[in-house]
Amino acid sequence: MTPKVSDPVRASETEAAILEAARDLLAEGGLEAVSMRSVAARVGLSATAIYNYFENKGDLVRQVVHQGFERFTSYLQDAVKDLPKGSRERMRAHGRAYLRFALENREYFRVIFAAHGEAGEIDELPAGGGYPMFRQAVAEAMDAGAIRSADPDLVVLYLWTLVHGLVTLQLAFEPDARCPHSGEQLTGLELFERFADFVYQGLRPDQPSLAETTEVTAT
Amino acid sequence: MTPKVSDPVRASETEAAILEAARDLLAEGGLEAVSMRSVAARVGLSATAIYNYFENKGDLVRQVVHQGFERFTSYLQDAVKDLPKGSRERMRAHGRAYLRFALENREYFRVIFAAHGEAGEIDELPAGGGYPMFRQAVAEAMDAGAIRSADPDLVVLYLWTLVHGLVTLQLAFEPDARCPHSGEQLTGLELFERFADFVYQGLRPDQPSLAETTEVTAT
DNA sequence: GCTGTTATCTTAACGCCGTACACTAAACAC
DNA sequence: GTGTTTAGTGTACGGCGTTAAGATAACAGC
Repeated sequence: MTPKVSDPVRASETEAAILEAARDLLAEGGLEAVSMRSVAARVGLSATAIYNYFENKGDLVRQVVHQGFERFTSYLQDAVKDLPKGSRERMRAHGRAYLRFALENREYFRVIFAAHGEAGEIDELPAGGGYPMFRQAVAEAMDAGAIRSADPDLVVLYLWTLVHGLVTLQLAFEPDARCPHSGEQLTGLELFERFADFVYQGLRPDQPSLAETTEVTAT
Repeated sequence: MTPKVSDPVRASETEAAILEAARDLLAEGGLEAVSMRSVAARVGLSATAIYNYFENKGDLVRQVVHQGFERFTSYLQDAVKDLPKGSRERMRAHGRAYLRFALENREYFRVIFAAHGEAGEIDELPAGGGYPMFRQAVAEAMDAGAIRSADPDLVVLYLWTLVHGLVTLQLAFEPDARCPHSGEQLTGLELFERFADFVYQGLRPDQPSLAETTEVTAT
């Protein structure tokens, strides 16, 4: 019934099926919905069969997250590829894409940043995950005079931190939460646009009004 | 051996002992170290006895977090009480205290923002947790002309998001992590000070250099 | 003093979980 | 045909949250 020879195609097909099942369960019900038994049942195997392909549950989840990371990176690439280098719009598109992806793949992000203790998964973030891409966009914007000249790493970290905070708060409050706000209730993406103005203008008083200097090319 | 009369003192003492055990276990080993059995063992009871005081594990953890929240709020109050109202220093102290408390009580924050699904715990954040306190500090700073006039809620949300992002990243990377940065490796608190400059000045080019206009009163 | 009630606690058990172990069956190499 | 390897199974262990049933001690009312 089952082929028992070293058939790398078959083998990696099974492995891919396990990964897919785990990914779906994660997206549907969060990490607590992912158990060796639930994953196995979805693939049509017994729980222990998974150990032929993955060391343990941690390994399985790590590889699921790793796959998500690669999707994330290409998502970011797509989001900025048509925007002019050195422009603030390109930087903004980076942040927007980061936020959008996080909101559309909530469980990935939750798992990634729940990695308390081992890190491991997190190590990919600065290396991959669009960090160098974004760093380059910031450096180009500085060279083009679109933003103030400063330590690009510091600026990247500043912007990344802000977007990441927005993501975290959006994920903490529930699914399409709107943060409390004086008049209106704003979605995460709307908040992003408002924050972008503060980022550019700063909070220093005696400046031209926000409306006048707001980037016209922004969506 | 055990008093079996309705003795509210004894009863609440036991409840407090359970809460304390759970809190210690949480701080020591994170959420995974907190099990009904481990908490019970530390108090000297059987696991099921806890159900006389708490509905279930979720309820127990929620109350632990709630207690931590109250400590958090008074921590913030202490941090700003001596600083002049309407000053940027007071705002800064708020953010600094938020960050410091989070770094010193890592597991509380992790648990609070791992509340995926129910929220519940999170609901306290905007209400308590220093949010109104901080909002007032921002509004006063606006009135005093220390920062630009704008929707105070939006500014509060902007600053809160930034600090919260910093907290989250610091908690994700391990214990006293330093974020990757061009030259030096900066701690969370050092990054906070650098970010504060960007917040005030913005990223708009053709501004006086950061050094000249940086707030002199900042620590 | 006896009886019931109530509060507090225990032990046993259920169904999950991750995982280790022993085992089986099929495909291959020789 | 005989081994070896590969991919799978079933069983079992200890730990988890939680439920259910029972024990015991202090009280109230008679």
